[in-house]
Amino acid sequence: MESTSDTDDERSVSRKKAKGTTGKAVSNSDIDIDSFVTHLLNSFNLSEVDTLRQMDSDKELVDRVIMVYTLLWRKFAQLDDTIGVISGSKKRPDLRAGAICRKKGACANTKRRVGAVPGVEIGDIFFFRFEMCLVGLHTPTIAGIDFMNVQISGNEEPVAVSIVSAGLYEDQGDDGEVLIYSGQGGAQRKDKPQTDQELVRGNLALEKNLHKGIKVRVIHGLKDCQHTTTKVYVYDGLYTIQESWIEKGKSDCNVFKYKLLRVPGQPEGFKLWKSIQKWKDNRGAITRDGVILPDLSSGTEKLPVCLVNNVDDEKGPANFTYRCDLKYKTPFPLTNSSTTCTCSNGCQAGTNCPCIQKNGGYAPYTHLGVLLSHNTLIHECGNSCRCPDTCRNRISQSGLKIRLEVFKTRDRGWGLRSWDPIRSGAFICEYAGVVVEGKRFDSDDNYVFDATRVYEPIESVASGEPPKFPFPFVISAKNEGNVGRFMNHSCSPNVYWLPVVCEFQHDAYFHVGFYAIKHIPPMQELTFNYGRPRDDKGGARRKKCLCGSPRCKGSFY
DNA sequence: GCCCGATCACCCCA
DNA sequence: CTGGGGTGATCGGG
Repeated sequence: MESTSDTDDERSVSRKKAKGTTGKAVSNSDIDIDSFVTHLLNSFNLSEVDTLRQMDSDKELVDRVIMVYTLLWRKFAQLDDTIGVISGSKKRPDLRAGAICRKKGACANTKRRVGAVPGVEIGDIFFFRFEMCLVGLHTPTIAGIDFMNVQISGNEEPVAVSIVSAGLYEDQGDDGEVLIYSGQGGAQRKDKPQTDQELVRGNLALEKNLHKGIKVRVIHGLKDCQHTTTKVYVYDGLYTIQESWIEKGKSDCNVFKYKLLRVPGQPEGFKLWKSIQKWKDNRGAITRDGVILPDLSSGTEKLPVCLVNNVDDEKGPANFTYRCDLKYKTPFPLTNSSTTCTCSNGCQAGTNCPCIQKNGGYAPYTHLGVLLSHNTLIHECGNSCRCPDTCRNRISQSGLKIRLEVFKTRDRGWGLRSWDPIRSGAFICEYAGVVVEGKRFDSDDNYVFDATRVYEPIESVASGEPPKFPFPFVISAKNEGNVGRFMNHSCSPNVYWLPVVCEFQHDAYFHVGFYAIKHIPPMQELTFNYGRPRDDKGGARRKKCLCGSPRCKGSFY
């Protein structure tokens, strides 16, 4: 049974709930980038230069710049995915989003500088070169060496401020302390004959750093282990240049080599990634202290979920059984039977696939499972849909893609964090458990997810879509649940949730999907805002908030 | 001088 | 294996 009707808003429960956020036909008015950009900048306090900015810490400014960039990228990628021809786009959402951010002043640290960059911390990650440009970490969009001219004893001399080590030049000895870096130039392209590198530009600058003892920022570029098509950049702090020499490369041409040493006493950065790789190679347990279980899910999840405690003697969550799905006693009835698609190659944006139409004509995710949608409800394909399990519209239902671990925090019980870097917008996990009817709260309301709570995700504010919550259901994960139940509250969260609905026969099944608000480096705790019920102040359930954020509201429940 | 943006190479996947 | 999509350890123009 297939319906391509997209105008009948009375069709189903889910559609009524989603009215106003989905079901719009794609039209030219959706391509009003200017108003979208203006709204975005206003939402993130980036439209008025300097005055508003000074209210925030450097870290918050940098965060907001990346979030605006990400949301713009998402908008362009979504349009390209759907109606690239109509918008007359040249593709390259990364460059277009970056150009707009730069033009509109949604950037930070625009003056080049030697040493640390305010608001950028060691271990911070980036998924596009342009992101590092916008926050002033590394200015050129392609080149590996960033340098500036400075006055040194009366002379203007070039000095390198940062380098990107992307593993393209066969660097060795990269163990997190020592880095061998090759100079630039000499026709690295394979179509042209190689020539000698010259002591100019970046190469000359690095030579000056060596002689003057000036430190340089180092960024490691790596393959993203989940999505091998993309790269992750990790900021690893300051290095000194110990020595330089000339080697003979291919075609017997001169290549400059620089040996860099990481400045001691800095927080752990790239070295952590090496450790995590070892944990993966050794299946978790052996090389690491505090591991209680290599897999809390006992094989029910697609990826193991490590359980660790480096804080006290507690051996794990009590009275708890792992389940990776959401148990429904009674789903929500649809007034009409569900629509199902027949997309044998997976659902595509811009087609009349009914599942795409329910998402406003757009595909809600990229091929990599990164959120494209700005809506406050995601329609995923259901059990009767003919599309394969690998369909782009089955992201939240296809299980864990990220290596998560449950760990004991110092003061907030158990918590959740990731071994893998998480890109902004990426699906993280579902909130599994048992859908509870009747009473809103358990006697012990820990591990209850209340989807009736008023919730204003930063993304929906920024997109101009007013929050369309609540959805009337409550999930208890007190006795049965998945990793989602371990995520703690924060007033400055790095994760938010969206309702996800799947239709099957005459029913709608709502789920809660967790997505990254920003890029999240490995081992940083995952947190979301627990929200607040509309009409009550929490009473005895109110708890002191220990999130530590400068924006902390003091309590939550 | 330095800020910007287009090039086609290169990588991965279908 | 080949083509297409997507991004980049330039480089030259304004």
